[in-house]
Amino acid sequence: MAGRRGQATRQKLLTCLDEMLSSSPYRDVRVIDVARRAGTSPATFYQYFPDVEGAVLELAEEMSKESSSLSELATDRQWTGKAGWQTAEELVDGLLSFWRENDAILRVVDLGAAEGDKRFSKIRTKVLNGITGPLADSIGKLQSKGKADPDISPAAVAGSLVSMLASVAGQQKAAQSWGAKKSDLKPNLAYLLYLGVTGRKPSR
Amino acid sequence: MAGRRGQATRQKLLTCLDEMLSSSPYRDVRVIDVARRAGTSPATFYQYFPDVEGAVLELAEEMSKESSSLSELATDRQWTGKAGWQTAEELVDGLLSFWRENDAILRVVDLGAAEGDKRFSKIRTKVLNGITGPLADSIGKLQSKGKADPDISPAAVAGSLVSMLASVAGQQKAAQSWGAKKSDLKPNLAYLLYLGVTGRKPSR
DNA sequence: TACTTGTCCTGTCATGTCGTCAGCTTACCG
DNA sequence: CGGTAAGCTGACGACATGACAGGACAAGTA
Repeated sequence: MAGRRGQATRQKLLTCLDEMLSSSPYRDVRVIDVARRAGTSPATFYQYFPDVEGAVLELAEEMSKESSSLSELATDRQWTGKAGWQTAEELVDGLLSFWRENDAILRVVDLGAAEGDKRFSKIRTKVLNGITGPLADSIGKLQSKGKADPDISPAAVAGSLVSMLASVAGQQKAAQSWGAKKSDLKPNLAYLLYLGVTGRKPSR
Repeated sequence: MAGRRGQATRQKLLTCLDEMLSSSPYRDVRVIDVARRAGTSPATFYQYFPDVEGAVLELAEEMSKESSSLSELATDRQWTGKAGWQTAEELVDGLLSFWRENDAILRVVDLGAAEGDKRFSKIRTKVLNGITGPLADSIGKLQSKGKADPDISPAAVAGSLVSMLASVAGQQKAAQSWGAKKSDLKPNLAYLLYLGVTGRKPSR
Protein backbone atom coordinates (compact mmCIF):
# COMPACT_ATOMS: atom_id res chain seq x y z
CA MET A 1 0.00 0.00 0.00
CA ALA A 2 2.77 2.48 0.81
CA GLY A 3 6.54 2.59 0.45
CA ARG A 4 9.19 3.21 3.07
CA ARG A 5 9.13 6.98 2.82
CA GLY A 6 5.36 7.05 2.83
CA GLN A 7 5.20 4.94 5.98
CA ALA A 8 7.57 7.36 7.70
CA THR A 9 5.46 10.39 6.81
CA ARG A 10 2.32 8.63 7.90
CA GLN A 11 3.87 7.68 11.21
CA LYS A 12 5.16 11.20 11.74
CA LEU A 13 1.65 12.55 11.21
CA LEU A 14 0.32 10.11 13.80
CA THR A 15 3.01 11.10 16.29
CA CYS A 16 2.27 14.78 15.80
CA LEU A 17 -1.45 14.15 16.13
CA ASP A 18 -0.80 12.43 19.45
CA GLU A 19 1.19 15.44 20.61
CA MET A 20 -1.59 17.78 19.55
CA LEU A 21 -4.15 15.71 21.43
CA SER A 22 -2.04 15.97 24.56
CA SER A 23 -1.68 19.71 24.36
CA SER A 24 -5.00 21.00 23.08
CA PRO A 25 -8.67 20.10 23.33
CA TYR A 26 -9.84 17.37 20.94
CA ARG A 27 -12.43 19.71 19.53
CA ASP A 28 -9.77 22.20 18.46
CA VAL A 29 -7.33 19.83 16.78
CA ARG A 30 -7.18 20.84 13.12
CA VAL A 31 -5.71 18.99 10.17
CA ILE A 32 -3.71 22.05 9.22
CA ASP A 33 -2.02 22.20 12.64
CA VAL A 34 -1.08 18.54 12.61
CA ALA A 35 0.33 18.88 9.10
CA ARG A 36 2.32 22.01 9.97
CA ARG A 37 3.79 20.36 13.05
CA ALA A 38 4.84 17.40 10.93
CA GLY A 39 6.51 19.78 8.47
CA THR A 40 4.14 18.91 5.67
CA SER A 41 0.87 20.07 4.13
CA PRO A 42 -2.80 19.30 4.75
CA ALA A 43 -3.02 17.59 1.36
CA THR A 44 -0.49 15.05 2.54
CA PHE A 45 -2.52 14.35 5.63
CA TYR A 46 -5.57 13.61 3.51
CA GLN A 47 -3.56 11.18 1.45
CA TYR A 48 -3.23 8.91 4.46
CA PHE A 49 -6.34 9.57 6.53
CA PRO A 50 -9.94 10.49 5.72
CA ASP A 51 -10.03 13.07 8.54
CA VAL A 52 -8.83 13.75 12.07
CA GLU A 53 -11.16 11.14 13.50
CA GLY A 54 -9.83 8.52 11.11
CA ALA A 55 -6.27 9.19 12.20
CA VAL A 56 -7.30 9.12 15.86
CA LEU A 57 -8.77 5.67 15.27
CA GLU A 58 -5.39 4.49 14.01
CA LEU A 59 -3.70 5.83 17.12
CA ALA A 60 -6.31 4.12 19.26
CA GLU A 61 -5.78 0.86 17.42
CA GLU A 62 -2.06 1.06 18.11
CA MET A 63 -2.72 1.78 21.76
CA SER A 64 -5.13 -1.12 22.07
CA LYS A 65 -2.42 -3.47 20.84
CA GLU A 66 -0.04 -2.27 23.52
CA SER A 67 -2.76 -2.76 26.09
CA SER A 68 -2.37 -6.52 25.85
CA SER A 69 0.43 -6.15 28.38
CA LEU A 70 -2.27 -5.22 30.88
CA SER A 71 -3.91 -8.62 30.60
CA GLU A 72 -0.87 -10.21 32.17
CA LEU A 73 -1.50 -8.23 35.33
CA ALA A 74 -4.81 -10.04 35.79
CA THR A 75 -4.35 -13.55 34.38
CA ASP A 76 -3.51 -16.53 36.60
CA ARG A 77 -3.13 -14.50 39.75
CA GLN A 78 -3.54 -15.39 43.37
CA TRP A 79 -6.40 -13.58 45.09
CA THR A 80 -6.08 -14.94 48.60
CA GLY A 81 -4.12 -13.60 51.56
CA LYS A 82 -1.09 -11.40 51.11
CA ALA A 83 -0.49 -12.61 47.55
CA GLY A 84 -3.96 -11.34 46.72
CA TRP A 85 -3.16 -7.92 48.12
CA GLN A 86 -0.03 -7.80 45.99
CA THR A 87 -2.05 -8.76 42.91
CA ALA A 88 -4.43 -5.89 43.61
CA GLU A 89 -1.62 -3.41 44.12
CA GLU A 90 0.16 -4.44 40.93
CA LEU A 91 -3.02 -4.27 38.91
CA VAL A 92 -3.84 -0.77 40.17
CA ASP A 93 -0.28 0.33 39.57
CA GLY A 94 -0.12 -1.06 36.06
CA LEU A 95 -3.45 0.35 35.03
CA LEU A 96 -2.73 3.80 36.43
CA SER A 97 0.57 4.09 34.63
CA PHE A 98 -0.85 2.79 31.36
CA TRP A 99 -3.51 5.47 31.59
CA ARG A 100 -0.94 8.12 32.42
CA GLU A 101 1.09 7.19 29.33
CA ASN A 102 -1.91 7.14 27.01
CA ASP A 103 -4.25 9.64 28.60
CA ALA A 104 -4.78 11.80 25.52
CA ILE A 105 -5.92 9.03 23.22
CA LEU A 106 -7.82 7.19 25.95
CA ARG A 107 -10.07 10.13 26.72
CA VAL A 108 -10.93 10.52 23.06
CA VAL A 109 -11.75 6.81 22.88
CA ASP A 110 -13.92 7.20 25.96
CA LEU A 111 -15.78 10.09 24.36
CA GLY A 112 -16.28 8.26 21.10
CA ALA A 113 -17.56 5.19 22.89
CA ALA A 114 -19.90 7.24 25.07
CA GLU A 115 -21.25 8.92 21.94
CA GLY A 116 -22.14 5.50 20.60
CA ASP A 117 -19.49 5.20 17.90
CA LYS A 118 -19.06 1.45 17.43
CA ARG A 119 -15.48 1.75 16.24
CA PHE A 120 -14.43 3.44 19.47
CA SER A 121 -16.59 1.18 21.62
CA LYS A 122 -14.86 -1.81 20.09
CA ILE A 123 -11.43 -0.47 20.95
CA ARG A 124 -12.46 0.51 24.46
CA THR A 125 -13.95 -2.91 24.98
CA LYS A 126 -10.79 -4.59 23.76
CA VAL A 127 -8.62 -2.62 26.19
CA LEU A 128 -10.91 -3.09 29.18
CA ASN A 129 -11.84 -6.70 28.43
CA GLY A 130 -8.15 -7.55 28.53
CA ILE A 131 -8.46 -7.05 32.26
CA THR A 132 -12.16 -7.61 32.85
CA GLY A 133 -12.09 -11.10 31.30
CA PRO A 134 -9.37 -12.65 33.45
CA LEU A 135 -10.67 -10.81 36.50
CA ALA A 136 -14.14 -12.26 35.98
CA ASP A 137 -12.52 -15.68 35.67
CA SER A 138 -10.78 -15.21 39.00
CA ILE A 139 -14.02 -14.21 40.67
CA GLY A 140 -15.78 -17.20 39.11
CA LYS A 141 -13.13 -19.55 40.49
CA LEU A 142 -13.40 -18.05 43.95
CA GLN A 143 -17.15 -18.49 43.75
CA SER A 144 -16.92 -22.15 42.82
CA LYS A 145 -14.63 -22.70 45.80
CA GLY A 146 -17.19 -20.98 48.01
CA LYS A 147 -14.77 -18.18 48.73
CA ALA A 148 -16.87 -15.42 47.18
CA ASP A 149 -20.52 -14.39 47.29
CA PRO A 150 -22.44 -16.80 45.06
CA ASP A 151 -25.11 -14.23 44.19
CA ILE A 152 -22.93 -11.80 42.28
CA SER A 153 -22.25 -11.78 38.55
CA PRO A 154 -18.49 -12.13 38.01
CA ALA A 155 -18.68 -10.28 34.70
CA ALA A 156 -20.65 -7.33 36.09
CA VAL A 157 -18.46 -6.99 39.17
CA ALA A 158 -15.22 -7.27 37.20
CA GLY A 159 -16.46 -4.78 34.61
CA SER A 160 -17.52 -2.29 37.24
CA LEU A 161 -14.24 -2.54 39.12
CA VAL A 162 -12.20 -2.04 35.96
CA SER A 163 -14.42 0.91 35.02
CA MET A 164 -13.67 2.41 38.40
CA LEU A 165 -9.94 2.06 37.93
CA ALA A 166 -10.08 3.44 34.40
CA SER A 167 -12.25 6.36 35.41
CA VAL A 168 -10.12 7.38 38.36
CA ALA A 169 -7.02 6.95 36.21
CA GLY A 170 -8.48 9.25 33.57
CA GLN A 171 -9.27 11.97 36.07
CA GLN A 172 -6.16 11.78 38.20
CA LYS A 173 -5.77 15.55 38.20
CA ALA A 174 -9.31 16.05 39.47
CA ALA A 175 -8.98 13.40 42.14
CA GLN A 176 -7.46 15.74 44.70
CA SER A 177 -10.62 17.80 44.76
CA TRP A 178 -12.34 15.06 46.75
CA GLY A 179 -10.19 16.11 49.66
CA ALA A 180 -8.14 12.97 49.44
CA LYS A 181 -4.37 13.09 49.38
CA LYS A 182 -2.76 11.95 46.16
CA SER A 183 -0.81 9.24 47.94
CA ASP A 184 -4.07 7.86 49.38
CA LEU A 185 -5.39 7.00 45.96
CA LYS A 186 -3.47 3.85 45.05
CA PRO A 187 -3.83 1.93 48.31
CA ASN A 188 -7.51 2.73 48.56
CA LEU A 189 -8.14 1.65 44.98
CA ALA A 190 -6.30 -1.58 45.72
CA TYR A 191 -8.44 -1.96 48.83
CA LEU A 192 -11.66 -1.60 46.85
CA LEU A 193 -10.42 -3.92 44.13
CA TYR A 194 -9.45 -6.64 46.59
CA LEU A 195 -12.70 -6.18 48.45
CA GLY A 196 -14.76 -6.38 45.27
CA VAL A 197 -13.04 -9.49 44.00
CA THR A 198 -12.83 -11.48 47.21
CA GLY A 199 -15.64 -10.00 49.29
CA ARG A 200 -13.25 -9.77 52.25
CA LYS A 201 -11.05 -7.08 53.71
CA PRO A 202 -7.43 -7.43 52.61
CA SER A 203 -4.79 -8.81 54.97
CA ARG A 204 -1.95 -6.43 54.33
CA MET B 1 -28.47 42.17 30.87
CA ALA B 2 -31.22 40.95 28.56
CA GLY B 3 -34.94 41.42 28.12
CA ARG B 4 -37.72 38.88 27.93
CA ARG B 5 -37.40 38.13 24.25
CA GLY B 6 -33.64 37.89 24.48
CA GLN B 7 -33.87 35.39 27.33
CA ALA B 8 -36.23 33.25 25.29
CA THR B 9 -33.92 33.17 22.28
CA ARG B 10 -30.97 32.41 24.47
CA GLN B 11 -32.79 29.55 26.15
CA LYS B 12 -33.94 28.19 22.82
CA LEU B 13 -30.36 28.15 21.59
CA LEU B 14 -29.31 26.23 24.70
CA THR B 15 -32.09 23.70 24.25
CA CYS B 16 -31.17 23.16 20.62
CA LEU B 17 -27.52 22.82 21.54
CA ASP B 18 -28.45 20.12 24.02
CA GLU B 19 -30.36 18.28 21.31
CA MET B 20 -27.42 18.56 18.93
CA LEU B 21 -25.09 17.18 21.57
CA SER B 22 -27.37 14.19 22.01
CA SER B 23 -27.54 13.40 18.34
CA SER B 24 -24.10 14.15 16.94
CA PRO B 25 -20.48 13.96 18.08
CA TYR B 26 -19.29 16.93 20.15
CA ARG B 27 -16.51 17.54 17.69
CA ASP B 28 -18.99 18.02 14.85
CA VAL B 29 -21.42 20.38 16.56
CA ARG B 30 -21.31 23.64 14.59
CA VAL B 31 -22.66 27.03 15.53
CA ILE B 32 -24.48 27.22 12.23
CA ASP B 33 -26.38 23.98 12.91
CA VAL B 34 -27.48 25.07 16.37
CA ALA B 35 -28.63 28.41 15.01
CA ARG B 36 -30.52 26.84 12.12
CA ARG B 37 -32.28 24.39 14.44
CA ALA B 38 -33.30 27.30 16.66
CA GLY B 39 -34.71 29.10 13.64
CA THR B 40 -32.23 31.93 13.92
CA SER B 41 -28.85 32.94 12.54
CA PRO B 42 -25.25 32.34 13.65
CA ALA B 43 -24.87 36.03 14.40
CA THR B 44 -27.57 35.71 17.03
CA PHE B 45 -25.75 32.80 18.63
CA TYR B 46 -22.60 34.91 18.94
CA GLN B 47 -24.60 37.63 20.61
CA TYR B 48 -25.20 35.35 23.59
CA PHE B 49 -22.21 33.02 23.69
CA PRO B 50 -18.54 33.41 22.81
CA ASP B 51 -18.51 30.01 21.07
CA VAL B 52 -19.91 26.48 21.30
CA GLU B 53 -17.78 25.68 24.32
CA GLY B 54 -19.08 28.73 26.14
CA ALA B 55 -22.67 27.68 25.55
CA VAL B 56 -21.87 24.14 26.64
CA LEU B 57 -20.53 25.54 29.90
CA GLU B 58 -23.87 27.24 30.51
CA LEU B 59 -25.69 23.97 29.93
CA ALA B 60 -23.31 22.22 32.28
CA GLU B 61 -23.85 24.87 34.92
CA GLU B 62 -27.62 24.35 34.70
CA MET B 63 -27.15 20.61 34.99
CA SER B 64 -24.89 20.96 38.00
CA LYS B 65 -27.61 22.88 39.79
CA GLU B 66 -30.10 20.10 39.19
CA SER B 67 -27.57 17.63 40.50
CA SER B 68 -28.11 18.85 44.04
CA SER B 69 -31.04 16.45 44.17
CA LEU B 70 -28.46 13.67 44.08
CA SER B 71 -26.96 14.76 47.39
CA GLU B 72 -30.14 13.79 49.16
CA LEU B 73 -29.62 10.20 48.10
CA ALA B 74 -26.44 10.08 50.15
CA THR B 75 -26.98 12.37 53.15
CA ASP B 76 -28.06 11.06 56.54
CA ARG B 77 -28.53 7.50 55.38
CA GLN B 78 -28.38 4.22 57.20
CA TRP B 79 -25.55 1.96 56.07
CA THR B 80 -26.13 -1.07 58.28
CA GLY B 81 -28.19 -4.17 57.63
CA LYS B 82 -31.09 -4.18 55.23
CA ALA B 83 -31.54 -0.41 55.42
CA GLY B 84 -27.96 -0.10 54.18
CA TRP B 85 -28.71 -2.30 51.22
CA GLN B 86 -31.69 -0.13 50.37
CA THR B 87 -29.54 2.99 50.61
CA ALA B 88 -27.08 1.45 48.16
CA GLU B 89 -29.81 0.45 45.74
CA GLU B 90 -31.43 3.86 45.80
CA LEU B 91 -28.14 5.64 45.29
CA VAL B 92 -27.24 3.46 42.32
CA ASP B 93 -30.70 3.90 40.87
CA GLY B 94 -30.72 7.66 41.30
CA LEU B 95 -27.28 8.13 39.87
CA LEU B 96 -27.91 5.91 36.88
CA SER B 97 -31.09 7.73 35.95
CA PHE B 98 -29.54 11.16 36.44
CA TRP B 99 -26.79 10.10 34.05
CA ARG B 100 -29.27 8.73 31.57
CA GLU B 101 -31.14 12.03 31.55
CA ASN B 102 -28.02 14.15 31.15
CA ASP B 103 -25.66 11.87 29.30
CA ALA B 104 -24.87 14.23 26.46
CA ILE B 105 -23.71 17.13 28.59
CA LEU B 106 -22.07 14.89 31.17
CA ARG B 107 -19.75 13.27 28.67
CA VAL B 108 -18.65 16.65 27.39
CA VAL B 109 -18.00 17.76 30.96
CA ASP B 110 -15.98 14.59 31.52
CA LEU B 111 -13.93 15.30 28.43
CA GLY B 112 -13.29 18.90 29.38
CA ALA B 113 -12.26 17.92 32.87
CA ALA B 114 -9.96 15.17 31.61
CA GLU B 115 -8.36 17.67 29.25
CA GLY B 116 -7.53 19.82 32.25
CA ASP B 117 -10.02 22.64 31.68
CA LYS B 118 -10.59 24.09 35.13
CA ARG B 119 -14.09 25.34 34.33
CA PHE B 120 -15.25 21.83 33.48
CA SER B 121 -13.35 20.26 36.35
CA LYS B 122 -15.09 22.59 38.72
CA ILE B 123 -18.52 21.57 37.46
CA ARG B 124 -17.67 17.88 37.49
CA THR B 125 -16.36 18.22 41.01
CA LYS B 126 -19.52 19.98 42.11
CA VAL B 127 -21.74 17.22 40.72
CA LEU B 128 -19.67 14.36 42.09
CA ASN B 129 -18.85 15.99 45.43
CA GLY B 130 -22.56 16.27 46.06
CA ILE B 131 -22.46 12.53 46.57
CA THR B 132 -18.84 11.96 47.47
CA GLY B 133 -18.96 14.35 50.42
CA PRO B 134 -21.89 12.80 52.32
CA LEU B 135 -20.68 9.33 51.40
CA ALA B 136 -17.26 10.06 52.88
CA ASP B 137 -19.00 11.33 56.02
CA SER B 138 -20.93 8.08 56.32
CA ILE B 139 -17.73 6.06 55.97
CA GLY B 140 -16.02 8.25 58.55
CA LYS B 141 -18.85 7.68 61.02
CA LEU B 142 -18.73 3.93 60.48
CA GLN B 143 -14.99 4.07 61.06
CA SER B 144 -15.31 5.92 64.35
CA LYS B 145 -17.79 3.28 65.52
CA GLY B 146 -15.28 0.60 64.61
CA LYS B 147 -17.62 -0.70 61.93
CA ALA B 148 -15.31 -0.02 58.98
CA ASP B 149 -11.64 -0.59 58.23
CA PRO B 150 -9.70 2.13 60.11
CA ASP B 151 -6.87 2.18 57.56
CA ILE B 152 -8.83 3.47 54.60
CA SER B 153 -9.29 7.10 53.57
CA PRO B 154 -13.03 7.89 53.53
CA ALA B 155 -12.57 10.57 50.90
CA ALA B 156 -10.55 8.37 48.55
CA VAL B 157 -12.90 5.41 48.89
CA ALA B 158 -16.02 7.52 48.46
CA GLY B 159 -14.51 9.31 45.46
CA SER B 160 -13.50 6.07 43.79
CA LEU B 161 -16.90 4.48 44.34
CA VAL B 162 -18.72 7.47 42.91
CA SER B 163 -16.32 7.49 39.96
CA MET B 164 -17.20 3.87 39.37
CA LEU B 165 -20.91 4.60 39.34
CA ALA B 166 -20.49 7.63 37.10
CA SER B 167 -18.24 5.78 34.68
CA VAL B 168 -20.51 2.76 34.36
CA ALA B 169 -23.49 5.10 34.02
CA GLY B 170 -21.76 6.97 31.21
CA GLN B 171 -21.03 3.81 29.27
CA GLN B 172 -24.26 1.94 29.84
CA LYS B 173 -24.49 0.97 26.20
CA ALA B 174 -21.01 -0.52 26.24
CA ALA B 175 -21.63 -2.41 29.46
CA GLN B 176 -23.17 -5.41 27.78
CA SER B 177 -19.93 -6.15 25.99
CA TRP B 178 -18.46 -7.44 29.25
CA GLY B 179 -20.72 -10.41 28.85
CA ALA B 180 -22.90 -9.30 31.72
CA LYS B 181 -26.64 -9.10 31.39
CA LYS B 182 -28.12 -5.63 31.56
CA SER B 183 -30.29 -6.53 34.51
CA ASP B 184 -27.19 -7.71 36.40
CA LEU B 185 -25.70 -4.25 36.42
CA LYS B 186 -27.70 -2.46 39.08
CA PRO B 187 -27.63 -5.11 41.83
CA ASN B 188 -23.93 -5.72 41.33
CA LEU B 189 -23.13 -2.02 41.49
CA ALA B 190 -25.16 -1.79 44.68
CA TYR B 191 -23.23 -4.78 45.99
CA LEU B 192 -19.88 -3.12 45.30
CA LEU B 193 -21.08 0.17 46.76
CA TYR B 194 -22.32 -1.44 49.97
CA LEU B 195 -19.16 -3.51 50.21
CA GLY B 196 -16.93 -0.49 49.67
CA VAL B 197 -18.69 1.64 52.24
CA THR B 198 -19.17 -0.93 54.98
CA GLY B 199 -16.42 -3.45 54.28
CA ARG B 200 -18.98 -6.24 54.67
CA LYS B 201 -21.15 -8.25 52.34
CA PRO B 202 -24.69 -6.96 52.18
CA SER B 203 -27.52 -8.74 53.94
CA ARG B 204 -30.22 -8.60 51.32
C1' DT C 1 25.91 10.91 -15.85
C1' DA C 2 21.54 10.96 -18.14
C1' DC C 3 17.17 8.69 -18.55
C1' DT C 4 13.06 6.24 -16.83
C1' DT C 5 9.68 4.87 -13.59
C1' DG C 6 6.81 4.80 -9.82
C1' DT C 7 6.14 6.80 -5.34
C1' DC C 8 5.32 10.74 -2.75
C1' DC C 9 4.33 15.58 -1.90
C1' DT C 10 2.20 20.13 -2.66
C1' DG C 11 -0.06 24.40 -5.07
C1' DT C 12 -4.40 25.54 -5.99
C1' DC C 13 -9.29 25.72 -6.03
C1' DA C 14 -14.34 25.26 -4.83
C1' DT C 15 -16.96 24.86 -0.85
C1' DG C 16 -18.39 25.86 3.68
C1' DT C 17 -17.76 27.59 8.60
C1' DC C 18 -16.20 31.25 11.75
C1' DG C 19 -16.80 35.47 14.01
C1' DT C 20 -17.81 40.58 13.32
C1' DC C 21 -20.20 44.80 12.06
C1' DA C 22 -23.46 48.06 10.41
C1' DG C 23 -27.91 48.47 9.74
C1' DC C 24 -32.64 46.78 9.77
C1' DT C 25 -36.83 44.98 12.41
C1' DT C 26 -39.57 44.42 16.42
C1' DA C 27 -41.60 45.43 20.87
C1' DC C 28 -42.66 48.65 24.16
C1' DC C 29 -43.89 53.17 26.13
C1' DG C 30 -45.38 57.86 26.42
C1' DC D 1 -48.72 57.11 16.53
C1' DG D 2 -43.88 58.24 16.72
C1' DG D 3 -39.55 57.51 19.33
C1' DT D 4 -36.27 54.58 21.47
C1' DA D 5 -33.78 50.68 22.72
C1' DA D 6 -33.39 45.84 22.40
C1' DG D 7 -32.93 42.10 19.27
C1' DC D 8 -31.91 40.07 14.86
C1' DT D 9 -29.57 39.36 10.37
C1' DG D 10 -27.10 39.95 5.69
C1' DA D 11 -22.80 40.34 4.22
C1' DC D 12 -17.91 40.00 4.53
C1' DG D 13 -12.89 38.74 5.23
C1' DA D 14 -10.37 35.06 7.15
C1' DC D 15 -9.58 30.41 7.51
C1' DA D 16 -10.29 25.06 7.32
C1' DT D 17 -11.74 21.34 4.37
C1' DG D 18 -11.14 17.96 0.91
C1' DA D 19 -10.09 16.99 -4.17
C1' DC D 20 -7.00 16.97 -8.14
C1' DA D 21 -3.30 17.45 -11.34
C1' DG D 22 1.16 18.03 -11.80
C1' DG D 23 5.91 18.63 -9.85
C1' DA D 24 9.80 16.65 -6.92
C1' DC D 25 12.31 12.86 -5.48
C1' DA D 26 14.62 8.18 -4.82
C1' DA D 27 16.12 4.06 -7.10
C1' DG D 28 17.23 1.27 -10.89
C1' DT D 29 19.26 0.99 -15.78
C1' DA D 30 22.62 1.75 -19.33
